[in-house]
Parts: sequence; structure tokens; C-alpha cells
Amino acid sequence: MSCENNIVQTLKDAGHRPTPQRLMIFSAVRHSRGHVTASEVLESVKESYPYIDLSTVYRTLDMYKQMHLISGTNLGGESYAYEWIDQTGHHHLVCKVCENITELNETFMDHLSAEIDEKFGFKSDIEHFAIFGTCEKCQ
Amino acid sequence: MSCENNIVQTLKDAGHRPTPQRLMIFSAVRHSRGHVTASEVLESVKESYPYIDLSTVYRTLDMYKQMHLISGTNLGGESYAYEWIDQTGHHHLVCKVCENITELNETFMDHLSAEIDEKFGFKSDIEHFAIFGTCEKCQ
DNA sequence: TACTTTAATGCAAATGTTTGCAATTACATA
DNA sequence: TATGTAATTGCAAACATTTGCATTAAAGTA
Repeated sequence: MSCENNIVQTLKDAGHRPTPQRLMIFSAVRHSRGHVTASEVLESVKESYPYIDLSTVYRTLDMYKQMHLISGTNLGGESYAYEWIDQTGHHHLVCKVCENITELNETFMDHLSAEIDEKFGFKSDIEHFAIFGTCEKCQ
Repeated sequence: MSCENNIVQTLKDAGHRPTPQRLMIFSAVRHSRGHVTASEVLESVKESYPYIDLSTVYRTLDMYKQMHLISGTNLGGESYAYEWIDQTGHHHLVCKVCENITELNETFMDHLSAEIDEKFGFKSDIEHFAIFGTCEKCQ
């Protein structure tokens, strides 16, 4: 389970310590709509705890990513964005021209994922994907 | 066409100037088996032209990437790897445990790509993909 | 509660990548 | 070939991310 009220337990179960920093960072990602960058998380957490360090943010986001509580996606150019993973995993179509982002339902990847498992015995970890291209408007 | 003997023409056609630096950088990527990082390209080019700068390498690799002559893929962790795109585009299955990489034939993505076009009118640009997961051995 | 052990933090420095700008180079035109 | 112009380069500085390490804090045990 990855819902907020037992993030403490989730951390403990995974053998990690539920430090205040980790809870604040989780909360910052959890409560922001859509994607956030590492420095946005930093600013957000700083409002309640000014001594937080960027390296802690990066380390913690990486940890949550490995725990599959949040996803990290390169949304083109400079922005590496983190996002809380809710029940309905999803992907993005990123238009290289207008830079708009379209959400893509998880089921689109299921087929591919099953095919890869069948052929290679490889369990793919497709939680969050960014596919680049050109959207209808911009073609 | 993206074969080596007319890289000069390919550049001109795209409105770019075929400078010595660009030709050397293309050659470095073209002649290396598999993936190369930006600094590997730098070292390689430096052997014949020591004054080359890393920023030129990055800018040029980005340009080639936009021209779809090379692909850039985040192969996990720190390594961002560039690769020449030959006739048979391909993708990678990257195992998070043993870090081994399995090549994945282009056709695997074709289905997904067609589905996305049909549903969203979105022309996806799936030339080079890294899918993370756990390989058969490591499960 | 006091003590011990180990994980996690903050800081500073290292590394990787991008950007601004003046000098240089390639190309078009005369 | 000489000249003008716009693109490209190398440099230096900015920015983003990661790492090493001493200090601090969390959790288990007595």
C-alpha cells in the first residue's frame, strides 16, 4: 500500500527510517498536482523546515522511486519530474513542437509488457513512460 | 539517408554547416560499437583534434539526435548514452539487478506506436527506448 | 532511561550538462 | 578572390545532480 497515512509503516516495512525529512518530502510530492522537480520539492519543504538540503531531496526521491511510490520521468529538455504513483499508473505523450503533454492510460503498455515477458521472461517495470513525438495539431 | 559518406550532404540538406568538429563527432559515434557517452566522444575526437570542447560535443550530439541520426538513451543510473541509428532501430531491456542489456527488436514497438496514432493522432518518435525491469535470471 | 549501533542528514566538493558571449569560421554574393 | 553575414566554436560561468564524510538522530537492547 502506498497511501499517505501509512507511509511511516511503508518505510519501516522496507527497512527505512521514517524521518521527518522523508515524511515532508513525501507529502510535498503527494499533495502537488502533477509533476514536480527536485527543487520544487525543496522549496515546498523549506516552508516548514528551512534546513532541508537538496541532496537529501534527491536521495529521498530516488529511494521513493526505487520503492515505486513515486515515478521519475524525463519530460524533455531540462526537466526531470517526479510524481506520486496512484492506483492508475499512466504514461505521457510529449509533443516536441508545442510541448503539450497528453496522458496515456496504463493499459496501452500492458500488451507490450506481456509480449516482452512471454518472449524474454523479462518482468518489465513500466510504470511511467514518456513517449516523444508530434501531436495532431502540430503535424 | 544517414550513411557516413554523405553526412556532409545530410547536414547541408538540413541547413547545418558540415564543420570539421561535426564530422569528427559523427565519425566517433558511428565507429564505436554500441553506446558512447559524451565524454567518451570527447576523448575520441581529442585524439585527432585536441581543442574540441565538451559543450560542442553536447550541442552536436543534441543536433544529431534531433536529426534522428543518433539516439540518446538513459541507460539507468548515471550513464546517458548515444548511439548511431542504423537501419534496424532497436530498444533495450535493462535489468536493474545485474545491469545486463538485452536488445529488443523495433517491431515490438510498432504495435504500440500504431495504436497511439490511431487513438490520438499522435506520431510517436519511438526510435530508442530503454525499458527497466528484472531479467529472467535475476527474478 | 541510558547505551550502542547503524542509518540518515547537512555540508562541501566533485561531477555532469547547459548557457551566454566574444572570436572565429563557413558560405553566399559581388 | 575579396567582402559581408550569420552560424558555430571555445571558453567561462551557471546550473543540475551526485558523492564523501563528519555529525546527528533513530531504533534496539539492557
